[in-house]
Amino acid sequence: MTSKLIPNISVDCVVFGFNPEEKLLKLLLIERKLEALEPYDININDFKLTGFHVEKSETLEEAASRVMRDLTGLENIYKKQFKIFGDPNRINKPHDLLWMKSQNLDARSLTVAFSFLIPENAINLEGKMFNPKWFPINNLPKMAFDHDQIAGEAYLDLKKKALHDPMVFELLAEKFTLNELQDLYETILGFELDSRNFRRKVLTKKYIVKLTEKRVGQTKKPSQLFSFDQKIFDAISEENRLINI
Amino acid sequence: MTSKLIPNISVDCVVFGFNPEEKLLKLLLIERKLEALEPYDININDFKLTGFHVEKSETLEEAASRVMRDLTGLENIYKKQFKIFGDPNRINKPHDLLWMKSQNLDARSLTVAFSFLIPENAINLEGKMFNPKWFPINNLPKMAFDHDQIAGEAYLDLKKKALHDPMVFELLAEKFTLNELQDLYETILGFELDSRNFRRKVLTKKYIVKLTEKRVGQTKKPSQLFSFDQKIFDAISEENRLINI
DNA sequence: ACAAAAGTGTTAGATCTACACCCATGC
DNA sequence: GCATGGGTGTAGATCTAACACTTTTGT
Repeated sequence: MTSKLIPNISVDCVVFGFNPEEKLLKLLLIERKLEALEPYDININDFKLTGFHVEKSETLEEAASRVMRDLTGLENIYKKQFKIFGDPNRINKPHDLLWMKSQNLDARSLTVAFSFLIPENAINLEGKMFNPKWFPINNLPKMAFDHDQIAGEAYLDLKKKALHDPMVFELLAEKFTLNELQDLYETILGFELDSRNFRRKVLTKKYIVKLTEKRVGQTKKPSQLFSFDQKIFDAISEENRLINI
Repeated sequence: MTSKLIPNISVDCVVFGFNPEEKLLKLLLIERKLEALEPYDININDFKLTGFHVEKSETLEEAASRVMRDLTGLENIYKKQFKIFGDPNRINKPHDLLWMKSQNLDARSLTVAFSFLIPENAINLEGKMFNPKWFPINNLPKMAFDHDQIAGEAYLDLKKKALHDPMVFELLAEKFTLNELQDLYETILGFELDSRNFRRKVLTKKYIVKLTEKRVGQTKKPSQLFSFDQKIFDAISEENRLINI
């Protein structure tokens, strides 16, 4: 059997979504279903990160983007290679071994985990294959394989990077309010921020651009919209010489 | 042929070493030699990162540590998984394809890059196999495969993390002087620091512990020694709530 | 008019930057 | 006694933390 897949390498996508109304950070998971077909006499029905094996002719980044496109129909979602999981015993539960066998995949399989960041409402889940669902990061269902570990480490990584990496802006719409930005930080970091101090600080940053628009209708008082300018950020951070240990 | 190696997964070690006397950051590389044996009619003689394929029964971390132990005889060197390189065309030069063939390895091979940090003089290179040599990071020789790219990205990663990660202390001996620490930062970051301001800042950090010893003999005036306390650092950084974008 | 979220100012303490000379020792 | 690297202090500017009320709209 000549497959175009590499049998022992997969990508898994840890898809973070932020919902500013609910102030919740979520993960996008899909159902894993294996209905009792012989020779498997166990029903498997839990959740997993979306992922798939890498094709021989594509890069890891291409594989991750392909998997996300298949899931969501979207291209160009922000992503970052995060870690590779390659423990020889990472797949060891009976359910999981059965599943791998049912898919004709190696049990010693390495997976390259990618973190994806997107506003929750940027993905329309209607009518998508695999039945994807959002789960709050602090209330995840039982997950397949070592996906709970992968998700946990990805969240820790995000939490750590949030303090000094602008990747978090990817979780907001292009145009956002300062309250949304503050809610996002509070949600990721897990502590509250003083809104007066937060706003004063943010407003000094040249890469947070005040737009001419306001958002009306959604709340009582119209709120000023802002956007994030990556180019200005990059220029400023190049001249940053502050050691912060 | 049943091998205990996974044919398409390797680890590569980007070994950083700091020399405080020379104020140089270096990489430890080994020679790649393929002498004209039939059917190969080309001499290969350049340098590469130390690396090897992963065994079926070991984790990636174990593989990286094993490779370092084989090279240096040392255990427990600080290491960090850094990135996986899996481009299908990452090995494409005629020399490199010949080399892979001579080693019975897949040309579509993924390598997991690990960064190692150690003081240069902690490794004794005398009589070691593979003829390892230190090269200043800004003056690297011609390297095999995509190892120049891997080394370059690892250096960028170190430069970026140095600003807020205490991993840099791994490049110094257990006991170090503040001038060594300052030289280290200046070398990695590529700009100069004001020694009065640097010292004042460092001395406020509880995890930089002033020892009762001084180093004598090496310079004219004896110099105060310090050590880094990871536990205190972790405790302090957990309560750090400063967003620094 | 009132409910709801948006938005704003001050002060005290801490930290950052810029800048130039004295100190302890080996030779 | 002098050369060498080790080590220090001050003042002005900026940033941080802690604190509560006013503004603008939709209903």
